[in-house]
Amino acid sequence: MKLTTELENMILHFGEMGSRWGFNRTVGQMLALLVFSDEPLSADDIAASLSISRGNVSMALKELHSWRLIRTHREPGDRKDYFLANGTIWELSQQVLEERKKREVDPTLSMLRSQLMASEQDEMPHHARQQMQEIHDLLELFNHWFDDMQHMKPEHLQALMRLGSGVGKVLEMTDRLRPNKKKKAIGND
Amino acid sequence: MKLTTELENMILHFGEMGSRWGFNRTVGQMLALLVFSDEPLSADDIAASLSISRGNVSMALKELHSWRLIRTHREPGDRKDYFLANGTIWELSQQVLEERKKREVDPTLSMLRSQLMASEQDEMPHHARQQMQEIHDLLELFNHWFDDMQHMKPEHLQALMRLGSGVGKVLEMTDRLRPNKKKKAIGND
DNA sequence: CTAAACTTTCAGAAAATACTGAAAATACAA
DNA sequence: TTGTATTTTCAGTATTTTCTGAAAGTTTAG
Repeated sequence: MKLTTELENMILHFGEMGSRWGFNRTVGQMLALLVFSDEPLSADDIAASLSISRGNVSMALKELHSWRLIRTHREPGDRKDYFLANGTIWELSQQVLEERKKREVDPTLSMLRSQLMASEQDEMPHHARQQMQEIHDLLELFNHWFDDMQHMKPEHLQALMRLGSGVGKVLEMTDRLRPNKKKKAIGND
Repeated sequence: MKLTTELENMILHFGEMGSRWGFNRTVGQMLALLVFSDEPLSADDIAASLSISRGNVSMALKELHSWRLIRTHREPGDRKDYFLANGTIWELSQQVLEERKKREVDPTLSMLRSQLMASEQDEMPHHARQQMQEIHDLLELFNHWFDDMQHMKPEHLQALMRLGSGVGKVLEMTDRLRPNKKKKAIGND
């Protein structure tokens, strides 16, 4: 509850970054606080640690819950709620990305879908329609890929990331070894 | 310059999404306008199309330039500047992601680096330090991976995305076929 | 039930962000 | 040069977002 200067700095930094990550300062600070704390904290603990109002804490907790970044813990014989980070750093990151995709990609994708549907008979300049189609296809590709990645085991995903673009080389080789379907999907320079 | 209702809607949508994508409404709208326009537009065209002030347009143009999302075109014998989207949808998306990484990841990574350095002699609770280290490692992994992806040819990257988690299967197989270095990196369940 | 302990809500205040429009600066043709 | 067309800047205003704190709501022990 009493924070070292170093921790305090990190928490303030997370607060600053909060808005860039899709939430507000308080939510960012509280997420940091709970991630760095080795024990669950009560709402009052949080308000005191960060010098913010109790109401603000309550709203931010709701937000963190809606992002599934925290969970509530109750001690028998104690009326207070205690809060802690809902998983490992990896899991929390996945959760943040998932939620951001929902807010930053999905609405546009569905907008594009309906526009491209609706204007079957073209009342739109050709170039505009084409660009819309391209954005649509890109977002759709991204969405499927993202889904797939979310469902991979963390170790596998990490291994894949470590491989980086090396994966391209491996795939080209594999492609040569396996003369079957989907060859076209690999592309060639 | 005179927009169909359909286009108008998409542009308004991009405006709404703007703040979630890291810029403001005007910048979002102008990006959409220029992406959908099949010819370069002058600042006055833009201000008129979107019913916003000339000053606002000027500031948003500066912002779009700093993101490298637009470029300026000049007609000989015409004093006006004309603006257009700086590349294909794919290139623009890459540019946006690149810039967002700079703003959303890099500052935190460097903050973590210096904190983890500085507090070599531990004045920080063990758990907090460990969490910081995990966040650091994750962001670093992400950064390298992201860099690698940015440098791949678009066709290759697209092919890779289309493959989705199928890539995992292919890699496991490859791993069995190639009994050499880095095997550990693939992981195993 | 009642009262204490705790949480949530929300109207209004404060802070942060975006936008306007007029003035200053710049670019260019003659 | 000078005059005109164009762009940029920025002080002030408007809008949006966040935060506070008091009141209303909820839960639970007795």
